[in-house]
Formats: sequence, structure tokens, C-alpha cells
Amino acid sequence: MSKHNIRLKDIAEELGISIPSVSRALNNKPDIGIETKKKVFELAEKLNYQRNQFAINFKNQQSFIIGVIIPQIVHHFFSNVISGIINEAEKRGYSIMLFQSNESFESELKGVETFQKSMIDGLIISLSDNTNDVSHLKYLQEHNVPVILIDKITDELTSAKIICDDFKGAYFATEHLISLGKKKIAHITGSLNPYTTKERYRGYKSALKDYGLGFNEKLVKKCNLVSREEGYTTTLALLAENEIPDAIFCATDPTAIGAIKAIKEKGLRIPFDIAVMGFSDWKMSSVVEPPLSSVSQPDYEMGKKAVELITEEIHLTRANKPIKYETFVMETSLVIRESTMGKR
Amino acid sequence: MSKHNIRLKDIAEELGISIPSVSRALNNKPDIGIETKKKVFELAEKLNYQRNQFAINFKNQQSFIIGVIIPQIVHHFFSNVISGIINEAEKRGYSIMLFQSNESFESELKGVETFQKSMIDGLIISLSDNTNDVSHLKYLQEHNVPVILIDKITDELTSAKIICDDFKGAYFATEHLISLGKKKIAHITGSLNPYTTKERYRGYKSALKDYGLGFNEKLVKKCNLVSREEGYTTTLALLAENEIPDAIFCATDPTAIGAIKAIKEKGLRIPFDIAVMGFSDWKMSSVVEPPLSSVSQPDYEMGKKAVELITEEIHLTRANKPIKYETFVMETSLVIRESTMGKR
DNA sequence: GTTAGTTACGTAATCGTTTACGTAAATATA
DNA sequence: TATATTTACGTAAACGATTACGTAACTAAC
Repeated sequence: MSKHNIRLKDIAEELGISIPSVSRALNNKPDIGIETKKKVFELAEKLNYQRNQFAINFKNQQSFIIGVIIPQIVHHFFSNVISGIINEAEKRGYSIMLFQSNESFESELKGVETFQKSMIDGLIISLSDNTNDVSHLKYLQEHNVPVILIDKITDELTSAKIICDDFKGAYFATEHLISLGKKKIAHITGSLNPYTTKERYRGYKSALKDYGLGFNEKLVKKCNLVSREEGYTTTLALLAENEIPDAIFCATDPTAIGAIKAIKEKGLRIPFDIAVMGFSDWKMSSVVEPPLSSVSQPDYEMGKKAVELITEEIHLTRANKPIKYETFVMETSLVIRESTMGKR
Repeated sequence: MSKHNIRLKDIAEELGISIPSVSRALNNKPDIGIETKKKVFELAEKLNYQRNQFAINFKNQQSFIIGVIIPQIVHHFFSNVISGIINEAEKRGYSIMLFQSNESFESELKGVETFQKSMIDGLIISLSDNTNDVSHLKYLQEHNVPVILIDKITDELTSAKIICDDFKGAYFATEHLISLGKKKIAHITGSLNPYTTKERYRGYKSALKDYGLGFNEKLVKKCNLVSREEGYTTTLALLAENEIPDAIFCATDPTAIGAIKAIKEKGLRIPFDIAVMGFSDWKMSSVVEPPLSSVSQPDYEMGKKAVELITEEIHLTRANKPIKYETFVMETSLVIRESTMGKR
């Protein structure tokens, strides 16, 4: 956008009027004659005048840019979140600056720094699994850049937060397995993330308790990356023990897909011998054999909501008004497929 | 970033020197005394001075922002491209502004407009399937914003282009099927996109010819969305005809996954009765039953390359030097899985 | 017909930083 | 010692737009 673009000055000189008059005309300000306004608009049109947004942003100290940092784009959940963010932001006249932390705290830090330099008006962030210190985010807040946490949140930061109801999602998933007549329901959980995984574990336990099924610690396995490979090996280990489960509720879909592979290899039938349930409803889950039941998260809506909140906070901040920090818990829904379909 | 942030003026006043001296010190310019420089640095550190990027961008008419427009983020190929773009851009000090067109021309137009307002330094774009007119991109170029086309390209625009070798990818895929002893190889193609799909079709035909297998038009089916559903119905139609193929090469992975479903439903064995091959190596392709062979595209590298090119073009543009527009064709590779494994 | 009010401008200042230019003081050279 | 050169600053202008303020000219009111 360099070279000699048309400026207000060019229009003003050609019409023999002052620069502020041109500005007033173009911005439909009151203090301008109707004749002058008309002439200005015509010339602006003719010269194809484009406002210099650099100057305007500078004057207003505002960029209309929302920064977004997520752990990984290549992740069905997050790409849907981003999709919701982008579409909603566009409606509200904001652009999205995107960065991925690759689950690295250092990278997340660097992203925040870069964004600061780009003068973002607000930040929507899903914390990396390795983020324990949030002073970089507090710093932003102190400099009047609102921060919204989404999905991967923390108590360390006072801010608006958007999560989905992992507890209820896990509760309903477990309840569903119980409704199939399953008695020995195993759970494969992760260990890294402070919130989501814990909540899912809690939901699982709560459902067992409510339905009078005893909690058996041996049926709970932890794995770090909740990946397909780990799901596979963990399930093999589970099946090698004395007590074989009749259902497995996995904290993530990849884990569940790994579990399915292990179960099939052992010659057991899904869902008759062992029913399998995942979490997050990844796209791939509908194509595995058998198609995997899962808990669907309102990813797109979460992104949309995040933009609603951040734009509101940006306005409040600029008006020097106080912000009330709420946590929004959004509902999940069960997606029942063949991996849990039909009673034993 | 509003409120009263520290300015050069604050430092200058406190030290009793002029603003330009502070600027010179902080920017390590020559015309500054070593003592003064030291004092400035110390005070800047103490006051936690942060440059006001709005002012700098305004002065330089440069944003260090690269705009990226792609049809859909929720698409394994594109999220990998973006991943490559973001990581490489960060290394080069650029931020990424992201927009998705949702395969709509109007949306793409609006994205370009929004980006213009955000004063992007350059644009990396993968055209929507419905984009035939590229005057919005020419307009950017005329205003000194370099444009790079990636994957979904067009001859209408004179610019650097990055594609992967769809022709060769398809050729090798077909060749692979032939090497299995397959004689009647069907192809399910799409019709929308000017380049990628056509090239894959061309590669398929070329391989058949080179290996002396006659081209049979009846074995080629077109479908519009190249989706899983279409792959399913198209394959059913194919199998209902007289000549049943012994292999199907699909223009996309979802189509191939639909094909697999249809073939299995008909009680035919994969790959023994019919081998199936996809294109793009979607993540889900490794979890279908049987795992799908596919053509892997260098998505991440394409994104990286795009950033290399655009930053170079940005520099050339600012230096008023000419740009030479090249088209970079990047190599694909075969991913062989069980859907094409083992001879008949 | 005088005063009050309104309309339609122009002037000047401002946002924060950088850069071209000028110059006094210090230093080097003849 | 007189002149040339270098050093280390300060002053002013610039980037492009917006906004507060002042005011001349015109209109309305009594």
C-alpha cells in the first residue's frame, strides 16, 4: 500500500478547500455544506480514494485486529473454533490474527509478544498444555488488551472464559454406556491438562456413582498424549488384566480409535463384548469401523461466543468501563454411532 | 494498548534531552553519545518502554502482516498449509491474518477488502472454486501488495504460484495400481476446479496410455463435490454396470472412503477384488477399514514456500525492484496402505 | 434593525516516531 | 593560532487523518 496513493490533501487541493472539510464530508460529519459534500464524494470516487488505515489506526490507537492463539490448527476441534471466530469477527468488522503454540509455552509467549507488536485490540487464547505461568496474559490485560480464555483455561487468570461442559458430556457418555447394560466401564484419561481431562474423569465417576456401579480404580488408565498409539497400547494392557471391561470411555477420539484397533485385534466384538466411546467427535470418528460414538462439542459456537465477548470487552475497555468476568459453560451432545449401538 | 503508555517524550523529558536523541539511542543510530545512550537505555528499561507500533507502521506504511485466504480451514490439507505459513512467518517477523472464503466468491472478495483495510503487506491466497474473476487481486497488485497463489490457482493472474504436481501424483498412483496387476482402473473425478482435478485426470489417462491399458470412458465418473456421499453413490453406480472395475482411483480421499463403503456393502474384497486409492492423504484415511492408500501432498512445505516467496516479493516491491513470477511445482509422494496392498 | 443563533467553513493541534538538516562544542590538522 | 573535521546533540518537518476551536456570513427572532 505504498506509492502515491490519493490523500485527503489531494482532494482538498483540487477542490480548493481545506483538508478537514474533505474529512468531514467523507465521514458524514454535520458541519459540512451539502454542495461541498457532493463535490468531495464525486472527486473521491473519481480518484478512487482509499482511506489510509495506518493513519486512522494510529490516531485511534486501535487496529480492529483480534489475536487468536491455539495449540494446534490441525485439530478438528480447533479448526472449527477458528472457523466460528473468523466468521463472527468478519460480521463485526474485525480481522483475525492467528498463531499456534504447538503446545509449547515458549512459543505461546513469543506469539503474545508478536501480537503485542501488531497492536491487537484483544486476545482469544486456548492455553498450551505446558502453560503454567500466565503473567504474559496479565501483562496484556494491564495494557488494556482484553483476554478471553477458551477451552484450555486456568484459574490463574481473572478473565472471561468459555468452556464446554466436559463434566456433563462425560456423565452423559457414561450414562449412555450404562443404559446399554454395561457394568464394567473402563476409562482412559489423560494427565496433562488441568481442566478438560479432569472434568471428564469426574463426570465418569459421578455417573458410575449415581447409577450404583462401584468405582474400580483398576479400570482407569492414564496416558499422556491421549493419542491413537497410546489408546492402542493402553487398551492392550487393559485387556491383558484379569478383569476385562465391557465398555471403554476414552477421554479423546484418537484414544478411542486406538482402543477399537486393540479390541478388534483381540477378536472381541464392538459393541457387544466391549462398547467404545470417545470425546470431541473428530471427523475421522465417523469413518472408523465400527463408527465411533462420541461427545460432540459446540466448537463453532464457542468461537463465535468468544468473538462476541472480546468485542464487547474491547468496547468496554475503550470506554473505561468495568468488565465483569464470567465463565460460559456450553453444552455438549452425544453422537451415537455403532460402537455403542444395540444392547448386548 | 491505550491509556498512558510511556512515550519517547516521557523519557526525553525525564532526562532533559530531545525526543530524537532518545529515538537515536534506542535505535542504535550513530549520531548519539555513548553516555546518553546508556542513560536512555536504563530509563527505558526502568519505565518498561514499549514502542508504539501504530506510529511506526504509520510512518513506514508497513504492517508486517501477511494476509492468508483459503477456502476452508477445516480441511486437513489447508490446516497443514496454514501451519507451515504461520511457523515460517513467525521466523521472518511477520504475523498472519487469516480469512476463509467458504468456497464463496463474494466472501473471498469481502476478505480481500477487509485485508486491504488492515493494510496487509502481502497476500497468500488459495482461490475459491467459484472464483473466475480475479480483478480484486489485480487491484491489490496495482497497489503494491504482492499476491501469491497457492494450490487453487488460475492463469488469469500474473503472479508467483505454488502447486503440487497433481499430474505426477495421479500418474504414480495409477502406475501403482497397474503394478498390482489391475487392468480395469476406474477414476472418480470432480468437475469444479480448473486445475487440480483436471491434472489428476490427465495423470490417470497418461499412465494408462504409457502402460498400454486402453482408456475406457465408461470407467470415468464425474461428481461435483468429491465428497464421501458422492463417492459412495458414484461407486454404487459404477458397480451396477456391466464392466466392473478392479481398481478405483479417486480424485479425493473422502470420495475414496465413500467408495470403500460401497464396495464393502457389495460384498467385494479390498484390495483383492477392487483396490482403492485416494488423493491428499487426509488424516482420516489411515483409520478407515482397510486403511486407504493415497497421494500425500507437501502441504506444510507449500505454506512455508509461500511465505518465503511473499516476503521476498514484499522486499522487492518496497525497493521498487521488478518481481519475476515463477510457478513452483512441488512433489507428491505415494502413501501405500492396505487398500492397495498385495497382488491379487 | 439590533441581537441571538445557526451554518459552513479554515486554522491549529494532535497521535508517536523517524529523519533531514543545522550548529555549537570538541577535536584534529596545518 | 587559524582552519577543517568530527561529534553529539536540537529544531523542524513529515507520515495522513481527525477534532477542538474560532469566526465570518447568513438567517431568524423580537
